[in-house]
Amino acid sequence: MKEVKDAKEAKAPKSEQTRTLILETALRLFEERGYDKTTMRAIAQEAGVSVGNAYYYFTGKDALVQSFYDRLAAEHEAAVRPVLEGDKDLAVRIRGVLLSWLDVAEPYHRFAAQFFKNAADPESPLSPFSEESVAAREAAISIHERCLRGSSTKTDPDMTDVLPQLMWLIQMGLVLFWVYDRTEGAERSRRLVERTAPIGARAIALSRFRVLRPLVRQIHDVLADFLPGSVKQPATTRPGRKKA
Amino acid sequence: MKEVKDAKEAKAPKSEQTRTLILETALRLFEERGYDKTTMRAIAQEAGVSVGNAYYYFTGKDALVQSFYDRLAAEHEAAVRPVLEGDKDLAVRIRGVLLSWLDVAEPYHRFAAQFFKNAADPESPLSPFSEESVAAREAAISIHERCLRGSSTKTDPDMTDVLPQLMWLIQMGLVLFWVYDRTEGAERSRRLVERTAPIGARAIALSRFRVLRPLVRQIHDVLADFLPGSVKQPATTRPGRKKA
DNA sequence: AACAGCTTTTGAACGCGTTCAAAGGAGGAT
DNA sequence: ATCCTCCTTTGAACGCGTTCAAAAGCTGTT
Repeated sequence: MKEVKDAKEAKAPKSEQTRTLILETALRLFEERGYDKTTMRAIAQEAGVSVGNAYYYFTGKDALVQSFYDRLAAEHEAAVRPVLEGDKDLAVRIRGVLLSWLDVAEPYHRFAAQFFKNAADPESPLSPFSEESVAAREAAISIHERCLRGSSTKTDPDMTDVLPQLMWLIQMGLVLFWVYDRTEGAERSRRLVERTAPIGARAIALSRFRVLRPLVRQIHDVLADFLPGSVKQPATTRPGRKKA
Repeated sequence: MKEVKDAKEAKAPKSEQTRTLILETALRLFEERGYDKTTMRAIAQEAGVSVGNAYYYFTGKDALVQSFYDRLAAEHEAAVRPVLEGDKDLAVRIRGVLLSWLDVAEPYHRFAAQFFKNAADPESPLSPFSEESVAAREAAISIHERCLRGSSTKTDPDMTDVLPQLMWLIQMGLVLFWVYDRTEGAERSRRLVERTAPIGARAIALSRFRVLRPLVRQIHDVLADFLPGSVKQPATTRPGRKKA
């Protein structure tokens, strides 16, 4: 008796081989020709299998993209490490996190737009807000959390729980900007980061000011209620804060 | 008798008839079945023409959507009028502008997502940031400009030129949120507006504070440099629409 | 009437992503 | 060996958006 056959975790080595063959072929062709130009027929032919076989392992062309995201995220995680271990200045850190993303994403710029077209569809599992990408999203958010926590800037204690998510959202905005960016080497996106990072750091520092207290409170509560993902605790454990 | 044939502005009545027939049929089917379910073949058949004929008048399925945008924008323009002529309180006005958009867009909610999937593609003329939709974008921005100017809140003079564009950008964010919103009657989007409008109004009011001066300056400069289609003119009103 | 130069209309055909019934193994049980 | 069962693989076929050469109208000129 083979013990493996009841365990779902166990992999049939042969089929896994076919799976990765198809996947690697697809990613290679994506990089060579772009997303739209790479047909499922071409992927199958190049991998030496039938079209239907590709669909046996991947629910569709979109599913092949998901692993591209994973690869990109892993590369960013690695590229961002020196930044997080480096300077303590918040503006520098934010700048470093975002610029390093632009660095790792740069090779895929010319066809990345075709990915994000699908990603804008709420039905699609590829959407950054979708249930399916919750793991990738939380990994990305944790980068921002480490970025904040390791900095010399003291953040408003009320905001610490929502700030990483907010910064992730801002990063998504940057990605959108980058997708539209047609300049050489995404120069425009880089400049945007250079200019925005100090502002963000300054705003975070200023958020502890007295005058801004009620506004910051309001902002926190809205963010806590509407940001995707983790359901966090209220800003403070103070009683009677709930609703106006 | 017919001098019209050389003038490009002039319409050949017969062809214009076919054109609008196809368009009306398409929009009706979009509303009945949704975007993806409405095939070009179905549109042609329902309109009593051939498929190729539809492509003679519209470059593709996307082009049919553009006019849907125009219709939506016109409806919003009308719906927002009482708001702009009503209360002077900025929070109320912002709230009114955004809620009225949610109102007019509500009937199309279930299939609007399929539109915006295309709109996220920078290549597509349907993108709100594209050259082709500059007219629609400026019309939308002018709504926000009137919203601001008619309010009792004095805005920081440095910010008046970029604020309408910024609010338009925020509106695009709301649209994205709304697309993802699955709640009945877009209740969640409405709540977001209710909660966000006072914050925005407050932030605009606070932007004149001394402490925030340098930050506001920085923000202004970044916005002026990076917002799409920034026209840095002082206040000039164009109350009418040009196609009248 | 006949022609010429257009605009308008047609429908077959193309390439695409995707589906599915059927065939092909692989390995244990009889 | 023979059967059975499950996993894998196949490729023809479907419906889609889109294209295009050709046909059909239309209009002013001869």
